Amino acid sequence: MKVKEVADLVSISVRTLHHYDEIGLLTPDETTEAGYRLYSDDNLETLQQVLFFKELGFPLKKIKEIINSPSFDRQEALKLHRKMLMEKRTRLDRMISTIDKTIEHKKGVIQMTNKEKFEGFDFSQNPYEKEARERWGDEAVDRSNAKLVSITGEERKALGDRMNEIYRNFADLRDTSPESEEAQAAIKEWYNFLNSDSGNHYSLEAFKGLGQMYVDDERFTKNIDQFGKGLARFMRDAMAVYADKNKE
Amino acid sequence: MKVKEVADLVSISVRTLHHYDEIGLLTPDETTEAGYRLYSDDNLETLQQVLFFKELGFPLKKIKEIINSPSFDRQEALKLHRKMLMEKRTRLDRMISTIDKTIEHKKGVIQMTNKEKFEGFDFSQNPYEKEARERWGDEAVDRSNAKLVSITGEERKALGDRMNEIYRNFADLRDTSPESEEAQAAIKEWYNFLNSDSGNHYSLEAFKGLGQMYVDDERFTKNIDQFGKGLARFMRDAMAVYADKNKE
DNA sequence: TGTTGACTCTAACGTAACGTGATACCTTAA
DNA sequence: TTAAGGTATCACGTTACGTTAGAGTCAACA
Repeated sequence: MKVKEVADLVSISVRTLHHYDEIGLLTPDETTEAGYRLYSDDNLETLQQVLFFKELGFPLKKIKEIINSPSFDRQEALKLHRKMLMEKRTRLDRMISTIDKTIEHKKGVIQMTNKEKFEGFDFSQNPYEKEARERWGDEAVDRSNAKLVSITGEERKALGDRMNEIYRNFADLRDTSPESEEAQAAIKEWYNFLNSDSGNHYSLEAFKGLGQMYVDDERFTKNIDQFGKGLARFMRDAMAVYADKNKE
Repeated sequence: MKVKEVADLVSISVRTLHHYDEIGLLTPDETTEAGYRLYSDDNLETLQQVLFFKELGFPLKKIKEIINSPSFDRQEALKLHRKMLMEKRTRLDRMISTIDKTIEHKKGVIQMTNKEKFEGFDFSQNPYEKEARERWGDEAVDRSNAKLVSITGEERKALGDRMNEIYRNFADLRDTSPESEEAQAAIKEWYNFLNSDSGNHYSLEAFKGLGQMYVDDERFTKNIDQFGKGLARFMRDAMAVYADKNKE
């Protein structure tokens, strides 16, 4: 395949391919008599790898090191790429939800803390990019047997995301009464969530106590009230109602 | 808020904020006696907008034009942003599925055409970016009443995506016989899909004829065989079997 | 067989968006 | 009051190409 064909196929410029050739990142396997670059299927695969790494924000220099490193395992790299793209996706999701909230905010419906306004932008939060930088970064390029991080980081993150979502739902219910059907339904979900996903088990008593803690312990209050003023108080009340009602 | 605070909040460098000030993209509302930049809440909101546009690949110069334009409507911009991020997300999804297939491919399980190898990279495919460029691009910045594109573009795209998915499923079944249960189940889905989503109605006869066309008309053949060599032929056979079996 | 028109090459300067010092002033907690 | 950390302004460096410019290549059509 000639330059333009490749360029069109992957939607990059011819100049970019020239550039990659110039810096020795991707030199075509063959050239015609006239000096035309001819890219092989293998070249295309390398290009695919290059673009993946680029998408993840690696500088070309590092990409060159990476794919030329003897310890470079395409299979492993692909798997890590997958993980990182998934990360990127959840970051995108957060950005989308940030937009949604901004839109609501502008309508004056909810308050948004400054921190919330930038959710999804914090790239340093991505453990996989860090991991990759360690794995393929300056010093480690030639250390061949680095290990993949355990899944716990990812899991913990997903958990946090879900909790935040639930908090947000509560925030929408603030102006109903703690006894209202919606509030109680939400609280029920909250109870089940705490018992299913966190590994702990809360009795109804403990659940009620937890609610009280939301108000007593300012670390909780602060965290929760981020999602809406008075939310901690509201949740405590709703949790108490729920516990008392289901005890009988 | 001082530079570092803002920088930390949104995970960008202080230099970046300086740069934005330099080029007049984001000048802080206040400065102290000593010349320290002080960013207001309003500044933060503008920054959020800037980062959104940046995320979408707009050059800073254009971003400046955009947010300073009298016709700039934040609400509308946010909504369009949302759409574009969703687009980006589906593109990410495609990239992820590309990776999955590459991994399989390396295991020798399935064949991947070159075109498939780069799915998700084709940024020009994104109609919203184009739309945005038209809406906020060079000439149009001051035309205040540009219209949003009709939904049909989006719909058509979604349809195309679904069709491609179905084709891919078929590609996986190529080595079974056209009479096999899986193949027939897939064909049935195909038949229902064509009758439900496309607006046309295919009789069993017409369906069979359509299958024949896949082989006779090279535009079809070419398009379908993209997903696997001989796929058009396979589909024709399977469609014929399906039509004949269900006629009785 | 000549002549387009689309594609290709190398070479070299241009540009966008910061990074990276260097040097000097400001603030605040110990 | 002093040390640590933050901030300011130059100003040059860097990355990843964009953008002409000038010239050769190739397939198709007149």
